[in-house]
Amino acid sequence: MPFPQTEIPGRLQSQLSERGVRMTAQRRAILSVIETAKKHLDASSILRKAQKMDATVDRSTVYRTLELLKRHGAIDELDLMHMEGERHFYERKTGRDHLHMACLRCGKITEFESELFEDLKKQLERDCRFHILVARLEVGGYCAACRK
Amino acid sequence: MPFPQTEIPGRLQSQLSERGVRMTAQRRAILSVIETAKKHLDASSILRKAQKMDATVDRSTVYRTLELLKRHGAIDELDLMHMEGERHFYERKTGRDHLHMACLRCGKITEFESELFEDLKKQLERDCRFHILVARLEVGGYCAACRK
DNA sequence: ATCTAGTTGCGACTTAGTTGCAACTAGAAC
DNA sequence: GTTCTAGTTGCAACTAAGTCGCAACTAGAT
Repeated sequence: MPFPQTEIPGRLQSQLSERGVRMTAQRRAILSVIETAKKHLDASSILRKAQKMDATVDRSTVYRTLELLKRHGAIDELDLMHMEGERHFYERKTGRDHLHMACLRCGKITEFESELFEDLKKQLERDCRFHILVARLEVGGYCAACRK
Repeated sequence: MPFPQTEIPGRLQSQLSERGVRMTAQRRAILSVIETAKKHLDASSILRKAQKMDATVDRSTVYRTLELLKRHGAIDELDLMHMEGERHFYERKTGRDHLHMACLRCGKITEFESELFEDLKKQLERDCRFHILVARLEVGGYCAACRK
């Protein structure tokens, strides 16, 4: 996941406030969990971590907040090839899109940015006259370490 | 979805038989539903349609058969940007990969094949030394008709 | 200090998919 | 054709993931 060293903590929160989104203690807890995540988190991990900061946070608030963040284009939702279960994972949306490679043997998730990915999106915008809001490219297979 | 006019009906079935997969009446029904689908179907639509051919087909058999087909690389699983609900959609896997564009306004799904997509996959294989088994590119946004 | 539209926790619910098990069966071996 | 067995099935009960209606609460504007 993208952890730009330049990211200011609380950036996500102020970004939303500026957009007129009301801030609550529960939202602050959830946002800070997402902002400081060291790996891709699913809804129930976000809930668990958020409850450590504010014990009142409820499951439904997490889902509602994730919906809100998706609508505002602040996070991306991933499936990571549904390697275990059907849950979704979330990550902060940063400037540039990247794709996810999921190793089906060791479970490692690798991210990759590519100019070709950008070109492909441009091609869709142009040739299909499709206005892209989200683009999700997930690849399943074997990583360098797992392929013999 | 890809409906190659050249596809021989029952092709999927013989492809699996050759691989040593045991054929049952239930599997034949499910395979024929998938082969003749005119649009992307989810598990419960496949169940409903398969039951019209063989009333004994059970939900769990559909899920188990979809698992089998995925393992054999005979079908691809799609999320279609989870536009409504969390269910998955399935389509026959044909030679060439294609991407799916989902219009978030009208719900239309458009498929697109692109040399750039192939190039991008080649880049991953080469630069990341990642052995690709499945590649799923889904795009959400507004189609030509819905963008003003 | 007041007001209200937006937000919350709760609990009950839905939807999608999984599992253990006894009964059944495809297809290989004779 | 008969036998045999590993693979497959339906069933019913279950889990996991997410949704929703509603009364109570509250952020932030006035």
